[in-house]
Amino acid sequence: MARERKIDMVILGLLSHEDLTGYDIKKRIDGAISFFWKGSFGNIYPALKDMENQGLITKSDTSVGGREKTTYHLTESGRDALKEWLKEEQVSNELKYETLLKLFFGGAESREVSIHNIEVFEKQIQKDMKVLKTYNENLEKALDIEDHLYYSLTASFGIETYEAYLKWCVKAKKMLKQRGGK
Amino acid sequence: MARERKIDMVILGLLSHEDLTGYDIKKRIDGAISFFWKGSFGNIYPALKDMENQGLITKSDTSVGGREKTTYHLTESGRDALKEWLKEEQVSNELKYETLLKLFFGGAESREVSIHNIEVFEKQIQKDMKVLKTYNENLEKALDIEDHLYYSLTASFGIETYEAYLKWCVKAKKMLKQRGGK
DNA sequence: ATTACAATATATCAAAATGATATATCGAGA
DNA sequence: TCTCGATATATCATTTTGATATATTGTAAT
Repeated sequence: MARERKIDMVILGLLSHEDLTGYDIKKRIDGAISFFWKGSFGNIYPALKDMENQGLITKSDTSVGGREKTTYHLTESGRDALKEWLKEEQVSNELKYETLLKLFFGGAESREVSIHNIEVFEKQIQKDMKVLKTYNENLEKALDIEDHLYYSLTASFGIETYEAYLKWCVKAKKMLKQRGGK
Repeated sequence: MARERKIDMVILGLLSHEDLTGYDIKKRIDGAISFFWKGSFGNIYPALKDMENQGLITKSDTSVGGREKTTYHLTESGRDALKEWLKEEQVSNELKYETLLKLFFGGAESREVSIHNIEVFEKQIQKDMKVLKTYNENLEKALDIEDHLYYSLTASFGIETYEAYLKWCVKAKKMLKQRGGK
């Protein structure tokens, strides 16, 4: 993937909320935004190093006993870069659904296999849905906080698409069960 | 991305339908499955080479004039690998929605910026929706062909999630427009 | 009390994916 | 004839992924 590193924007965005270590950044990614984005230490740490050299963020080291950690802070220049990105017209949205890939090629196996795969997907979504709903209910208790509105809108996107997924699962299973498949 | 190369399964799947060149494979990926998967020459060609060495596919070169092409064909062993993958329990489904990322960090800019970003997304989805619907309508004309059922179910997934996206767009814009944002 | 385990924290690596570019031929239309 | 878009393969730097290595700290169990 050439051109523009997306993890940079995730980091700038998270640092616009609060100062964080690389480890914290990973936790944040795995938390609230995990259902539509992900990151790994393998790209977080190099990105932090680069962005510090570019002056988008500053670091401050602390050591408590033998344990060291580096906390990063957004600079004015970093905040400008974040705003620029927010205003950029072009976006890349992409889905990589292995479940759909398997279904598309489902003809190579019996219908039972495809039905089973849909059921596996359905269960996973039901689980994820619960988590998202709980998260969103907490946000909605304090929607007067400006940032909560943004978090909640993002969560709603997840909840509503998950609902569509679940409806589709029921329909798809039904289609595969009727009319004598091989 | 270590461990298991996903492009292999896309290629095996496509070759289970018909013999194809690397260029054809790219076209197929950019066609029917583009809304939930993608690939590039940069991973297709190396994968074809590897899989030929592994005996999962065989190649046959043809040259018409100065123009050469290599057509790939699925072997029995390749078909077995495809079936194995279809029956594997674990799947990785992932979304990378930059639109949502921007919305999540929308608080760093004015609400107008977020509203505009949602509108850009909305227009793109409306466009994609049209294409998918036309594609699916053609498939539904001959659902008695076993493979068409699988293609159509995949397309339905897209159409139904797009519908959910569009509904969400309306709601999200409304939320951002009311209650005095900065 | 000590032992084991989970969480914190950073770093690095091979493998894979991305997106761009280079090269060359062929066919259709201007 | 000339240009342009489609066909066809290949390669490259950059980025992402997922795994692993290393070490410390806090906590729960025996």
